[in-house]
Amino acid sequence: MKIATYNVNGISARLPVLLRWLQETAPDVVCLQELKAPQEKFPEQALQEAGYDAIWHGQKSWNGVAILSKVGKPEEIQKGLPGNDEDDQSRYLEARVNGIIIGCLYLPNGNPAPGPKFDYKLRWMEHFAQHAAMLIASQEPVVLTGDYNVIPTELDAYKPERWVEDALFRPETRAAFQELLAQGWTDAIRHLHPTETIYTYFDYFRNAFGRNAGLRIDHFLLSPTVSAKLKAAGVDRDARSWEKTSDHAPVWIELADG
DNA sequence: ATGTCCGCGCGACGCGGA
Repeated sequence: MKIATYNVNGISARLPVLLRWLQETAPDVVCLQELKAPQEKFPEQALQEAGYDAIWHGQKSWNGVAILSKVGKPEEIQKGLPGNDEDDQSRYLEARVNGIIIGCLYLPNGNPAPGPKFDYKLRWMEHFAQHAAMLIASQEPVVLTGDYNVIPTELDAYKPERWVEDALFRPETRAAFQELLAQGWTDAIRHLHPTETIYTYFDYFRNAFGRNAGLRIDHFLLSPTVSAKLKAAGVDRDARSWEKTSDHAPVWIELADG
């Protein structure tokens, strides 16, 4: 089974690119982030015609997450993180698909840092870690994937020295991510490619993609039983080169059947 | 510091967010 994550940066503007990518790569399950569309503007019919059932949590202007599947309609478990009811931003959606719990997240960017947006990011990470701990303890097969807005290590940034003050790479952010991993999660891309330079995001400025000036901020965290089935993981860099594309590239994992 | 793209509220482009 192939599972992918893709920050589309606006699903309305990105629909042709999204449909082309689905057609060419045929993932079984897809987590989308940054829909930037209200609930009623989600292109449910176009995705249905492409072969995907979907659930989504939209929001006007910003944020928004969705889970697509062509192996049975996602059974929604929850919208938003438990115990975070005061959070009105659409950043988390969880469903059971084909026997696996899929958590789709769009973690806050947090810039400028320090400041209230960075405080919100760290609070969100705390709530997320609490939920992740519960999921690990459940011993269910779980995949937590999406745009984490976290550069885990210096290997994951083109020029890490330029990012040390940034919310994506500040010590507090990196420490929170490492604490999360320490619960027992496997960073799928890094597990299979421990020393390789791999980026998932390239900003629109200064020909960042052409210069391979990127960041690795879209991640797959796998619970132990899922990690044991991990066969392959990668980035669809080609999609980042297309016209009218997102600033993120899709990321995917392949799991053994059974 | 720069730069670009998306959605919004407009009813042309500037602004917030990333």
